[in-house]
Amino acid sequence: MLLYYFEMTLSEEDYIKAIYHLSQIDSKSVATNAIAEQMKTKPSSVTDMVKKLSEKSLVKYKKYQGVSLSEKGRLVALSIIRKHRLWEVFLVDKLNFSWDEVHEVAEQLEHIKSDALIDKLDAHLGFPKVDPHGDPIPNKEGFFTKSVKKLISELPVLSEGVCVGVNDSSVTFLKFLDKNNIALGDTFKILDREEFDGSVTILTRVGAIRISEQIASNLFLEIVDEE
Amino acid sequence: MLLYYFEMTLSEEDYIKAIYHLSQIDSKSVATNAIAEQMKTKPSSVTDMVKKLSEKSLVKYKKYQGVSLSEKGRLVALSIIRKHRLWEVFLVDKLNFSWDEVHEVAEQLEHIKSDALIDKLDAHLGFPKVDPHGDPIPNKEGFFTKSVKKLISELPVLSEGVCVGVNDSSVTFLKFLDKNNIALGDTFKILDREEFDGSVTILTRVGAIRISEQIASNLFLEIVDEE
DNA sequence: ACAATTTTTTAGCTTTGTCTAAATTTATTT
DNA sequence: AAATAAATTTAGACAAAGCTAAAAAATTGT
Ligand SMILES: [Mn+2]
Ligand SMILES: [Mn+2]
Ligand SMILES: [Mn+2]
Ligand SMILES: [Mn+2]
Repeated sequence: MLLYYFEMTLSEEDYIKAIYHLSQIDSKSVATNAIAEQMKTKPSSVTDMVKKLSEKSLVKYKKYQGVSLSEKGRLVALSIIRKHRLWEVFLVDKLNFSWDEVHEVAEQLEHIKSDALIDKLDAHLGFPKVDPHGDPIPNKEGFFTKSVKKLISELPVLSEGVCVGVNDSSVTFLKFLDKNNIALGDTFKILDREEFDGSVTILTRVGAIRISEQIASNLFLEIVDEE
Repeated sequence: MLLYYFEMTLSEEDYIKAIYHLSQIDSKSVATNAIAEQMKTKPSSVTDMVKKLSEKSLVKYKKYQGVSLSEKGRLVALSIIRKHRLWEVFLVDKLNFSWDEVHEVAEQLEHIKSDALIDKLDAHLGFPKVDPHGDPIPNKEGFFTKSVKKLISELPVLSEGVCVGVNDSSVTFLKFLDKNNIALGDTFKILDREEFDGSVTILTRVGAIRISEQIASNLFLEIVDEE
């Protein structure tokens, strides 16, 4: 990630991350109001911050035209996301937090400044490639394998892939998955889909099971043989 | 530690911790200039902050009379110190940092807000009683065993105790200790002391060794049969 | 085309934590 | 007991990050 040789405040880092995520959704330039909503602040505060980030060449900004990350800004975003997701892995794998409890704490931990820390944490965790929600962890240079993850409900019959994420991370849903022996990292094959109600039969490590459309639209598979 | 039900900023927490440490050294009330030096700020900034902490009943303060922690303030200090030292244990035991590298990062990590996090970290580390520098870790209620630790150079012949800390945490010194099979947690017995140069013969797990006065005045033993 | 609505920016104010310079209080010397 | 020195506080400013209310620009509807 080539570290960034200028100091960034916690708030600046969160803005950069928000802009990154918003531009993933909509590729074009990001609207002031969208950032305000994401950051739970007012549009006027966003305008002020965006000007500051523009001064530091982290974003490209023209009045009334929205904002987009510069290459420098993109690398900063990925460095923060890397830290966020590594900490999430730590919280789940080492401290036995559950998937849905880790976000808030990771939101704080991602701002700890120490390159040595994050390198050693990465090693301690065995250089994980995805976080507990199945999202990819960028490496030090900001590269990551764009998981071509798709919802089971959107995949054709006979697709096969690794379960890498959930859409709904509520406790209820996670409990359901546990009970049905569905876990991140498992490989599933889609055997059949009912026209009638969209329910899907999948092959899991404990055999074939039937899941409802609702479940199918909340589980991401990473397809093995694509790109 | 009963958590504190009011929000504290990072800066307030660092001030409270500084005041705690300074009042350990000198028991009386702490001087504005002393805090300024510790915090690397100006005395006028300290006055402002101390007024604010006084508003929140964390310190007792009278103009020109110095400042001391209230009971509430003392508990806050101990809660931060607990976090600081647990993170130090984590960095050394789990991430393979060395003793002298952990302070700066722990200085940041101590401010992460999450009771669940610190409980689970404590458990993950096996409920350690001392940090990598031999300093005691307060429990959740703010209690800790005041280690009656003394320098080897200050202990009488035939004293016996567990090596719990170092005075000098320079890399050179730590390397020396490694080479001579001296580690925290080891039990030593003082066999003899030379009047001539103050050098001391101690019994270690690999037999009796002779250490210079300089070394003896940098190693703390916790005496077993006291209090 | 132009009025109405929505989005975005500006202006001005607030809080936190810092600073410098000046004033005040306390401590130390003669 | 002054006079001097040191420690502490006050006054006034500043940067960061937020807010509200008002102005300006862009978009939408007719
Ligand atoms: Mn954050
Ligand atoms: Mn995640
Ligand atoms: Mn700190
Ligand atoms: Mn320590």
